[in-house]
Parts: sequence; structure tokens; C-alpha cells
Amino acid sequence: MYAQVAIARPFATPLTYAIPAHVEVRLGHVVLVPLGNLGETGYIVGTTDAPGIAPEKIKPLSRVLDPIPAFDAQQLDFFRWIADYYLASLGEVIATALPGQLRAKVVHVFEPTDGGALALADQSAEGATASVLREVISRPGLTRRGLVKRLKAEIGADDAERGIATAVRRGWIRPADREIAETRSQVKTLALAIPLAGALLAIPPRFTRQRALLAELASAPADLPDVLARHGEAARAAIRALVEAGVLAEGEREKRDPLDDAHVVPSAPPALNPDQREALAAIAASEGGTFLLHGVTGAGKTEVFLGAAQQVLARDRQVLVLVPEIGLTPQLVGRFKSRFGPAVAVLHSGLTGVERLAQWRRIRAGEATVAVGARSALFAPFRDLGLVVVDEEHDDSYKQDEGVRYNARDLAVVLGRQRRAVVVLATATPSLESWWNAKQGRYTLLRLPVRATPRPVPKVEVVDLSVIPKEKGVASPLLAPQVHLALQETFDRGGQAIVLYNRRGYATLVECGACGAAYECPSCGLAMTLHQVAARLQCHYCGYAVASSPICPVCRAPELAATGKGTERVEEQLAELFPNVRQARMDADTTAARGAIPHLLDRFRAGETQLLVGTQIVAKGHDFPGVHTAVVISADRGIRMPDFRAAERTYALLVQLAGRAGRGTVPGRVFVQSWKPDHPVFQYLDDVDAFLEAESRLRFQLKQPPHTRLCLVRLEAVDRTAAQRASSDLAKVLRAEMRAFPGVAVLGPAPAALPRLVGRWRFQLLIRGEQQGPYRQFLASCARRIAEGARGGVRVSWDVDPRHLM
DNA sequence: AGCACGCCGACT
DNA sequence: GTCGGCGTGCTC
Repeated sequence: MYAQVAIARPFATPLTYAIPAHVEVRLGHVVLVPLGNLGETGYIVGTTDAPGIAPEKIKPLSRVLDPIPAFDAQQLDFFRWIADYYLASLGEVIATALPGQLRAKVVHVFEPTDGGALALADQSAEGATASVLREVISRPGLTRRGLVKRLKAEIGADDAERGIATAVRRGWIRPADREIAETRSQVKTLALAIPLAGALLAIPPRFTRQRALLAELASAPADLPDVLARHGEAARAAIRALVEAGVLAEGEREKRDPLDDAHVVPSAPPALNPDQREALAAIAASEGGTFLLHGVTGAGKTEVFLGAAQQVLARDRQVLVLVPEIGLTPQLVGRFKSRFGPAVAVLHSGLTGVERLAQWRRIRAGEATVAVGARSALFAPFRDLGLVVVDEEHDDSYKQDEGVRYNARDLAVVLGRQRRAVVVLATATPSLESWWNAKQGRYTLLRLPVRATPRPVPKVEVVDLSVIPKEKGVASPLLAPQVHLALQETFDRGGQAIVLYNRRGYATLVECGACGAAYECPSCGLAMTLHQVAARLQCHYCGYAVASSPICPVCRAPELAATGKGTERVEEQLAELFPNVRQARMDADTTAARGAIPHLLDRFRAGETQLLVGTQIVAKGHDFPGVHTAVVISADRGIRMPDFRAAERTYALLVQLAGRAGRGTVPGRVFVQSWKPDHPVFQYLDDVDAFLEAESRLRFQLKQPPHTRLCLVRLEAVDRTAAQRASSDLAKVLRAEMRAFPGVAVLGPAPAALPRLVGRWRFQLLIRGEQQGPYRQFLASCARRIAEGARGGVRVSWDVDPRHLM
């Protein structure tokens, strides 16, 4: 019998390994296997007694890393579906799906030899070689890469490489294998071996520490790390003595501690309004299938989720709730916790690998029956999933943008179909894909047309910036007069406001008035953004940054001019306009630190700040009853983006922002400033269906999704011509192939919208299919050829159902 | 994806 | 004459 092992590398098929006699291997086991001359994590996806390879090439697998299988046949089916759809290997998909902590591998490390220590002592090693030797002796177990990294600052990477080579040649250091340990999956537990009374008789009264430990453990067994945390390392000796005396028993259990915030006061469900009741009834009555829950902002979608979850849990099935970015949805998480208590596992991005693994194990063990989390929570190991909720289904963050580029929203629908679970896609602004699926009858549309709060969603007022009279020589004002007035009134009445400007930093272009030189990123060729607060210029695409200076780096003239604004400048200008208003800025720069988002939001909710200014993050589903007014400084940037979804995204952003205003007792006002108020995006701001209908017609004419399927193939290389040639070669190959597949077209190559990024020139091809069948067949038949486009320094990546074409 | 094996220009 | 560049091909 041989094991079929999937590995997180782009191999077309799993590899075959022999199973050592004493090892028991099951489907879903995570194992360590030899690969080349290293060790890698593998996943058991099957067994066979007929290997498709010469037996002498087969190696035995090393060992099973976790005795409990990480997935079952049902989940494997899901993984296979994903690998097939996204043109990835099964192993890559499984590695993406499982907690990273579950993996282990063997690496080559360096260790010093006796001769090495001697050479360093008698100074026969010198220069770079001596540096290498010193480092290997003081920190044995570094990989080649780690060693070079540590020595980079001291002697430079090249010298480090040379030093390593010399030290190896002279026999001063030697390579060795080291296993990178997986997280310990078992935790030691302590419990009394005999009743307390008997135990105390066996321990003399003067051993007070031992007796105290016994008394404590008599009430409840505990984990060894917890006991040590309470009593200090010194307790180890006492524990050993107690174990030797036979009164204390050591045990082991799987490590899967609940997070400490599992104690929440349960709350009773509130009464539902008729719309909510109807939606809930439809979901509860169904045996499966997908619903599109289209509710206005503030309609009380969460109550519907909670009600549906309750019913699913009552039938002993489990519930998965996906949210775009968990830091932004503390309210939703809080409500699930207060309703379902410790049954809820929260998988947020702030968890460490170990914490994430512990939550994953709680789910696998059946302790947690509800999981709330971002994209990757899709892979929560539930046995009998009954409900999947995808909140804010239109959000682009459901799309993974590296590795296996899956879309968790789309996969939620697949998962629901495979498990016969109900799927609820919820949003105030449906994606065109979901809306079209509902229209085609693939999804059932449910509506929550009115807010649960006392006030309706405010109407958006589009403000034409082109008609505002301009004073000579003065830059156009930040706010139109009526917007300025509305904000002033809001603050005068003690209300709050949200202002959105979708660009961070202070200025988007810094150029010299004397010589015309502009700060550009050397590796991307794009204008760098000035960040006044951090006093530096930064490339927003690759992160490259330099300190800002008032003097032109080229001609030394002190005439640098900063033009084009970002949130920092908007904040500054608002402070001038409303000097007495306390404001806070929320964008990627102010929310980088852990806990910054809840802090900013809490302060705003408490009224400590009156004005929240920031990028699109301020439009996400927060509920602030004090907000009277919401303003978009300019909607034009979003509309101009070179992407066919630009209008859809901008529309969603405007409607979502409008939804922030007027949730309390005061009616809200929403202003959107634009130089192009006639743009179609603004035509239907109070009628989502009309917008989607119009947008859908446009996309149909242009053969764009959801009416066609797209796969974006990107080729990049440091050498521009190499990237270009590889792109057109690949295009030629694919075009020759495509004739046999009706409705399939290969578009391009074209330079990517950001043609050079991090020093690599990027070209792209677009594969478009008008009919699902031939398109999928075409992709399957040429997947291999696409991957082979990577040659001569050219990298190839592909994105099935891309969200961005940039 | 790594990583090793294998053929051509700057140094001992 | 060696060291080291990264081009191609394999990994059970």
C-alpha cells in the first residue's frame, strides 16, 4: 500500500510515498515527507497499491505530524473543486485552506565543526569567513538564507555567501538537516491520580507547595502551562515529586483553548419586523440553495442571520459567517457572541498563528459550532455545515489576491451546494454577479426595503463642482458652499459627520518649481505620495519611501511644490474650516497598529470626536447614531479608474457611505461632490435595481462579466522586452488553440495598468469566454501551457475571475 | 515553488 | 586554471 501525498507545490498530481510498517496513515493526515534532499509537509489524499511510478523511486514518508486528520473526504472534494477551478495544484489549495501552523518541513542548516571552533580561536579564519564562523557558532541552526540575512549588515550579502562557501570547503562548518517543528498539538494536563484525602496523607505537611497544588488540582484538572503560569517555574520540581509519589497523573489533550473573551452575557432575540420575519421564514423553510438578501443599510440583516443560525444550530448543524474585514465588524461579532456564547469561534486577522490554530481545533473538535471570520474562515473544519452567511457579499476583500486567488463568496456558494447547506449572500449593494444570478433564478432574492431605525436612508445630494464660482488665483475650495454650511449646522447642533476622500497621504505629487523634477518611485516609475505626518515620500504600490526635504534633490532649489491632495491634507483643511471640531483621521496610515481601528471607532461612537475623515474604510458598516452628515469630497477618482468595475465600486461606496448617515433620530444628509455630476453612477443613487439593470446592459454590450467569464494572465520580468516577447508568444500559442472552443477569445497582450511595479515590467493577457462549457474546457486544456510561459526570468501568474484588471 | 546540476566570463 | 553567474529540469 502506498500513500498519495499532495504537496504545496505546482505539481500536476500527488506524489506516491511508501508507508512505513509501524505507521498508520489516514485520509487527511498531515505528514512529513522527504522531497529532493529536504523534508516537506504533505497531505494524504488517498492510498493505492498500484503506484504509477517505478518502485525504486518511491521513498517512505517520514512521519505523521498530527494524529487527528486535518480534513475528511467531504472537504477533500471541496479542495479538488477549488484546485480544478482556479488552475492550482491540490496541495497548494490544501496548504491555503489549513492553518499555516499545521505545517512542518526539514531545512538545511549549518552547524560548526570542532575544526571550525579551533580555526576561529587560532585566527586561521579571517575576514568574511571569520564572521560566518562566529555567527554559526553563536547561533547554530541558521539556514543559508538566514545566515546571509544576519550578516548582510556586517559584511554584505556577497561576502557572506563567499564566507559560507570557504568555511564549508575548509570543513569549518557543515550542512545538517533540521526539522522546523510544527506547533505542539498536544498540551500536558495534570490531574489527581487518587482522591485528595489519600493524596494529602501521602504528602508530609511541611511540603506546603505540593499540598497547595494538590488542593488546587482536586477541584479541577489543569493544563501544565497554566499551572506553571500561576505558580512559576519553581512548581516544576513539586509537580515532578507529586508524579513520582504517584498522587498526580500527567495526561495529554489536544491543544485548543477557547479565547478568553468567550464569557459574554447572553441576550434574547428582539422582535423582528415583517420583512425580517419573511426573509427568515424563507431561509428556514429551505433545504439548501443560495439566497441574495438585499437589504438597505440599517435594515437589520444581522437579526436575520442570527435567527437563521439559531434554527440551524437547533438541528445540530453548524454555521459559518463570513465578513469582509473582521476589525470593522465588532458589532456583528459581538452580537453573535452574546447570542451563542462560547459556541462562537472568531477567526480574525489579528490572531497569531497559534491562536488561529487553537480556534480551528475548537471547530474540528465540535466545541465551536459557529465561526465568524474573514475570507479564510471558509475553510473552517465543520462536520455538518448547515448555513453559510456572506455579509457584504459585494466586497472585494473576499478575493484572495495572491497564491490561489480564490473568491470566498463564490466558494461559499459551492460549499453550500456540496454540503446541502443554505447560503445567504447579504448586502445593500449587490455585486452585479450576484444580482445577475438572482435574476437568472439561480439565487432566491430576499428584500429588506426599510430601515429598522426610525429614519429612512437619506437621499444623496450630488453637488456639481464645476458651477462653483472660483475666485481668481485661488485653488478651488475643498467644500462647496452648501456642503460647508450643512457641516457647520451639523456641528452646531452637536451632531457628527463623516468625510470620505479616497486617497491617503498629504500630497500626491511633489515637483520642483525650478527644474521640474518630480519625486518618482525608482522601481515603479510612479509619482510618490508625500506623507507630512511621517515626513516622508512613499510609493503607494511598493512601499518604497524616502525622507522628505524642502530642497529639490536634483537642482538644490528650495522650490518643491506639493500638489494633489490626500486625507492628511483634507484633514488639515477641515481643521481650518472647523477649528473647534475634534476630528480623527482613519486610513491605512492611522489604522496600521493592532487595535487602532476599534479605538478610533469607539472614540467616535462615544462622541469624543465629531468628525471622522478618511478613505473608504469610513464607509464600511459601522453604526453611529450620532452621524447626521456624510460627505464624499470627490467621487471622480473612483469613476476614472481603468477597470470595468469602476462604476460598480464607486456606486457601492456612495450608497454604503449614505447608509452611515441618519441612523439616529435626526434625518441624515449625504453630499457627493463631483466635476461630472451627469455620470451614470449618479443617476440611480436611490434605486439600486435601476443602476444594476443599466450597468448590466452596458456590460452585456461590452462582453464583460457577469455575461462573460474572464481569466487574467500576467507575465512580468525585470527586462521589458523579455516580458513583452513572452506575452506575445503565449498569446500566439493560446490563439492557435482557442479556435476549437466557441466563444473563447484571447485579448492582448497589453501593458498592465501599472506597467512597471517593484522593478518588474508587467504585461497581461485576458482570456474571455462567452459560454461556460467551452471556456472551462479551454482553460483546462491550456493551463499547462500558461504555466510554461515562465522562462528566461519571466514570471507568470493567473487570476480566474479577477476582481481587478490593473 | 525550491533546488541542484550544468555550461560560460572575471579573478588567484 | 577556479569561482560563481543563472538557465533548465526534477521532485514520489
